[in-house]
Amino acid sequence: MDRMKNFGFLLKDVSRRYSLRFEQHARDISLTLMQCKTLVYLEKNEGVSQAKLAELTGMDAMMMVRIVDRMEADHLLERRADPADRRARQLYLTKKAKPFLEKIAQLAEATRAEVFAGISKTEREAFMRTLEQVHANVCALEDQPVNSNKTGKTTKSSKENQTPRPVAVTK
Amino acid sequence: MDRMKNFGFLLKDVSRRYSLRFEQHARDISLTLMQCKTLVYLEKNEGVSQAKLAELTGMDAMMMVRIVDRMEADHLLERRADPADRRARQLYLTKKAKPFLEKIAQLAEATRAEVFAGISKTEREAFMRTLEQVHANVCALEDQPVNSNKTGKTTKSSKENQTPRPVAVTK
DNA sequence: CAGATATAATAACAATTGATATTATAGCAA
DNA sequence: TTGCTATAATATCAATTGTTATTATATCTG
Repeated sequence: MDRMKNFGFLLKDVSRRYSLRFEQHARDISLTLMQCKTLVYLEKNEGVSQAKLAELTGMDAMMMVRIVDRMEADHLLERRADPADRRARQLYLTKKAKPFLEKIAQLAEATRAEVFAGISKTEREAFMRTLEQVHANVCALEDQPVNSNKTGKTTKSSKENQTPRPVAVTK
Repeated sequence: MDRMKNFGFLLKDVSRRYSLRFEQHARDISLTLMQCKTLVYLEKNEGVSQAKLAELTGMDAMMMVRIVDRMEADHLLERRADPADRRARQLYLTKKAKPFLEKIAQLAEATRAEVFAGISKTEREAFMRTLEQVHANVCALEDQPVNSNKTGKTTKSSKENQTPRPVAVTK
């Protein structure tokens, strides 16, 4: 059970290395992982707004602006005015983007193959199921308050604890 | 098998949210995840150099400098001269740090409990085993060249591919 | 031993990412 | 309609993280 202690570390490290490896594969296509993701999601949702695409891909609006800026400059997609909402822009793939999509699928597949080498289909399935469950759990915690002190121990003991310094609370 | 396509996304998102959740728990201790990790590893390795501790925790040297700077200022650890190597500094926990360690263990445990809610011990074990294996795989790939083109398809087709722009190759 | 190369810590700088403010427009509600 | 609040996109600024260079010292090799 002590094995669990590496959970956070392993997760992060695998994630980092996996992205790195993908981008290594994607070198000859000169796209980052996020750009690839953007293309992939856009293919199945042409005409969406940037906000919507950001949501789909799990990025924030600002990040999407930056990515779309770059990819529009590279002629991989284009912004068009939304006739129904003058604030919004509809996103569309360009012809140039199409061949990239196939390539991306291959790269993703190849990377996953490397990463799951020696792991049976059954194990992979089980792993993914648990990962999905964990994901659901951690999403559910999103804005749930922390209920500490199950042990009943008083932890914020006052004198000992003159709060070192405020910590950047992300988001 | 299509489920696998979410692997990268899920991994990253879980990792992000898990860290966030941990830090949410760690709010009343005002430490970041990395600071906590530093304390935990330092406890079991008092007297190590910064370089060594960086390696143990999976951070880079520069990151460790920053963290140690901050934590030394907060009197959670101290740097002492290494009598055997005048370049190096030996790291030690302060008395102030001790109570934090217990708290950290609790917080980590609590966070993992939340995250693995509803997942049996057997499943957790299996999950962790696969994760370890995946980690080993992805580490092994580290500096291995990409051998694309298993399919034999020519992908770098020349004219179509006027390399959009160089991409920042991380590391 | 002398010089070459490597390492520990850190500084200085660059790139990435995240948070906040701004502008235009939409949609609702009195 | 008139205002109030929300939303889309984006600019701006701040924090974080990554990269390269620097200094001192260690270690190796001829």
